[in-house]
Amino acid sequence: MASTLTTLDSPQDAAESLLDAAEAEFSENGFHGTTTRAIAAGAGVNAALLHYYFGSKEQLFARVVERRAAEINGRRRALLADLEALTTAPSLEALLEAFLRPTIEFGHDSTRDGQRYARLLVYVAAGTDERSRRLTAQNYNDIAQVFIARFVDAVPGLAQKDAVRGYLFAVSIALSLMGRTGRAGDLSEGACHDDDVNQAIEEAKIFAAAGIRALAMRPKDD
Amino acid sequence: MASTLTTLDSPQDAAESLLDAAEAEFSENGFHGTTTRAIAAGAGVNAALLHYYFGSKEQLFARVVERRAAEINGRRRALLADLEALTTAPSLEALLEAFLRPTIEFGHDSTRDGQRYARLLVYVAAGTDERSRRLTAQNYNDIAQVFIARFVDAVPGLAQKDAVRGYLFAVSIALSLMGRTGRAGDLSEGACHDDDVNQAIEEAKIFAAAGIRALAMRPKDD
DNA sequence: GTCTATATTTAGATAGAC
DNA sequence: GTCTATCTAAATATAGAC
Repeated sequence: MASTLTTLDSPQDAAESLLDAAEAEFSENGFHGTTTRAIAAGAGVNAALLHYYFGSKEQLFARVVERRAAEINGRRRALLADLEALTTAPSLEALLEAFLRPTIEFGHDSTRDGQRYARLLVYVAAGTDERSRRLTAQNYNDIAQVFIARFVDAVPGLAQKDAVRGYLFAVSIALSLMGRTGRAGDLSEGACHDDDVNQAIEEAKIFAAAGIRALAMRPKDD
Repeated sequence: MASTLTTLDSPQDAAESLLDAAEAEFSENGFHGTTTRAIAAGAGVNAALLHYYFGSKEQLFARVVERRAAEINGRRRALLADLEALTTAPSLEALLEAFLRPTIEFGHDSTRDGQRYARLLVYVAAGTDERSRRLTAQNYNDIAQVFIARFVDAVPGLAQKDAVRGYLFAVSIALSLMGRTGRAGDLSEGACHDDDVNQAIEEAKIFAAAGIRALAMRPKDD
């Protein structure tokens, strides 16, 4: 975002190496469980450079989250724009696809270390500490409002508050798939695996769509 | 579990005070973000007693989780026994009620500091680090298998692997309600609040039941 | 069982040479 | 921009008096 690659032979500069290493370390052990020395070692750069480039561990953490959130939400907006270019209004399933695919796919992309960020995202989005809540709000509230509004448009009778609840439930489902903890495999003795991206997205989409529609049909008494 | 209260005038002994204080601290800042000194200070006991009673911070953490898991799963089993005492087979909704109510209600119980443990449970159950996965498996795999089997019995056409997936989705939904981060309020400008237990359980139940049924009805191709 | 005192390690951050 | 060296603080854990 700030640093543009101007040199042709850029051997990935120190700042970017630190961001990558920080992502890997933070995703494994969280904020407090990660040391700045481990990050520097992982990046293969001197430990003092971390503070030179990012000021503090805290600011580095924020930058790691921002970098990927911008990427994921950019893809979400692009998929949404594709949908709205069509003549027919998008279905709830199509909206969920546009919302879920970038994150879940990201978490299953082995080549680009997306899985590391996926775990970090779980840490941040599921975390209840002040830092997690702040970063989640800063990086994901705008996109949340976009999709919540689309849910209301797509589902007859869906109240705003039910759309919010449904959105948050959909997020939590996506997070459970992104963690890749292997628990599904344990509980099913191997029958369930976390490897197939398209199947994971499909299951999340089916589950969330049915859940949101059920919230819309629920008798209201308040 | 281990310590039974035999004295009438027990002013809550040091070990139990440490467990309570540890629960509060760990739930706010996680494992690495919590210091043993803060726990001892919160408990109002000498810091050396933590190691005297529990050996290490690690073992204390495990004890905190075990204590509440035993309590929550005990209530789940009791509710399940009530259901199975009836002549008719329990519905999916009734099973979800028995599963969800103890946790969600626990998280909304202000008098018993359940909210603190609720956040710790979110931390452990959503966490992807090795310790979180181990403690989740140790404390929740048995109860998971019980409910997964009941889901299969209650929903015609529900495959084992879909029951596992549905169970994990239901857990993630419950966790999103237990965190009480206030995000629902932010996104709905106050229209959504986390305060009403029964409404929260109802919404989770409606959403999860519809989602699980939808998984059962999905056309299979694998 | 409870305390004081402390050993030992390691953390985040910085100063200043180059 | 990158390095070495180090400051300062705080962490977990323990030894040993009482």
